[in-house]
Amino acid sequence: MLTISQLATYAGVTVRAVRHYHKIGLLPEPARDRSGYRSYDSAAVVRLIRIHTLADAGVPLARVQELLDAAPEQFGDGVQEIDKELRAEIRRLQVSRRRLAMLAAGEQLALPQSVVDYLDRLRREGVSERYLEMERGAWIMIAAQAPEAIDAVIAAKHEQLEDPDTRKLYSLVSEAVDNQGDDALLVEIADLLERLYLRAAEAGQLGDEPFDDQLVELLDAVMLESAPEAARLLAIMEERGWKGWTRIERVPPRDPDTQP
Amino acid sequence: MLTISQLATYAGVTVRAVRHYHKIGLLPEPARDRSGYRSYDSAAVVRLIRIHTLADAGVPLARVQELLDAAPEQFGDGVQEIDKELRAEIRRLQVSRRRLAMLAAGEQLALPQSVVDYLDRLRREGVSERYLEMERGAWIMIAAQAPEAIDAVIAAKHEQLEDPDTRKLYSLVSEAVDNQGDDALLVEIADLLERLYLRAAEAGQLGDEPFDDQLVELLDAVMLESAPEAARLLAIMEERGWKGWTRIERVPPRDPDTQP
DNA sequence: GCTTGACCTTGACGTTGGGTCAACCCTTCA
DNA sequence: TGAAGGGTTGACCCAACGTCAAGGTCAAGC
Repeated sequence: MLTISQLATYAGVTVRAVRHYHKIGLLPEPARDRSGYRSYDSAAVVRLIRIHTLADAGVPLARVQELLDAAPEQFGDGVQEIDKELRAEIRRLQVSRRRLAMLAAGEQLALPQSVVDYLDRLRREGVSERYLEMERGAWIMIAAQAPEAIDAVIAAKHEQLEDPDTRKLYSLVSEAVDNQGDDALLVEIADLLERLYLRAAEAGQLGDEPFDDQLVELLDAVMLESAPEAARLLAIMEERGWKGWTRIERVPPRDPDTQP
Repeated sequence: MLTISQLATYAGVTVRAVRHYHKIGLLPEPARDRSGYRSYDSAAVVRLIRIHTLADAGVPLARVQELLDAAPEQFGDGVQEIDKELRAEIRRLQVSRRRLAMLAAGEQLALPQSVVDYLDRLRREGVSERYLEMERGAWIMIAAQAPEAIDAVIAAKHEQLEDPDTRKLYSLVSEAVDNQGDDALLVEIADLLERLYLRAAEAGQLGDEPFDDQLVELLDAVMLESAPEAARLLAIMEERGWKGWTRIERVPPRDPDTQP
């Protein structure tokens, strides 16, 4: 007769594992000796070794039971099914590895390459790191919400950057983000923005971004929350009859002294 | 300002996941509105998307924190380490698959091919299924305890099977297992055993099995527990001065009426 | 007879990444 | 005013054990 640790040693498992197998009913509880110790016979060793062999081969314990009692054909079927699950798990991990490799390659998290390239271009154009950080946040949300549209939007952005006025705009915005509280600068930005909006309106391009309302609101919120000047700029623009940031709309000009 | 379900939807995760991230400190708890609801800003969306992207790429949540706050070089290092872990996990699963395939190939559990072949030979020699079951149990334990010695032992067994007396022994034992309670048969077995033991003793082969004492005791226990006739046979042999089963020793012959 | 150390017992909590109730509160619409 | 459809916290669930905690038992040495 064997104690639990002898049994465990014979089968190459831990005492804790044996008790676990008892608890889940894989190994029947043996009789106790007069002091309450579990007392095993050699048949338990054999069963435990079988359990351990299957578990070691990646069979979930919940499946070990049926496999032990299975006839050879069902045994083969069961094994095949478990193998299928193992294959699926391996594939999942391999997908993870590829994703991880892509994350390591693109310096940014959660951004497709086109956006990373675009942000790099902005940096080369002299846009400040603080403003880039805000842009990055916005693009992360676009990538999450409208991944199918993002490359087209980026392409449009690159096109806009061909325009010197747009480049000037980025330069001014960048400056404003770095020197906070300069109201004259905000007015200058507003002037430039208005020129660009008017041009876009003439070309019929106002409000043609492909985002849904939710995303538009979210992006405006990002902008408002990431810099205090943003609210002031939007207010100025609204006085002049332009509402929104991600999606621009014409509104009746507002009296600057009227609180909305 | 966003509610938790809006936030979760924007980032493509479940509400429960967001709360989980709060609990483990990955995502800071936001302020509550006057009714106690969590109220998120857009920065939370960005952080949550980043978390989700990393988690989705197989990064354990415990690592996501450091990776999010890491400078690019450390980020690369961390990613590489996680990739190593993913590789290791994949290897582990692949080993499991191979083991599983071997289990499916060999019809028996936990037995090397040599043993399976040996058992097949016994079956061909006409050994009964009941006795084979006992043999299998013993070999399972040998395979678990002394895997390095097993092939040599099996080879020796094959050699013994060349001897007609040994084959006769198996035949008789097999018969005894199937017709229980036939004492004359047990005596016949004992006679044959004694002849074989004497021959082995002359050849100096008695007690040269390579197992340690523990395993020897265990194997004898298997034999004793798996068939009631076994105890009777061992008693007869001990009367004649032979002790043990797995390892045979000479002892002084015993008076059959003396209780030990 | 006493102590010591090794081994046994049960019970409970931790691990990973959340899923799934349960019970109750808040907002909104008819 | 009531019902629907949000929200909140809290607690238990999965797999396969590891790791205490707190105490009973055994064998051996003094």
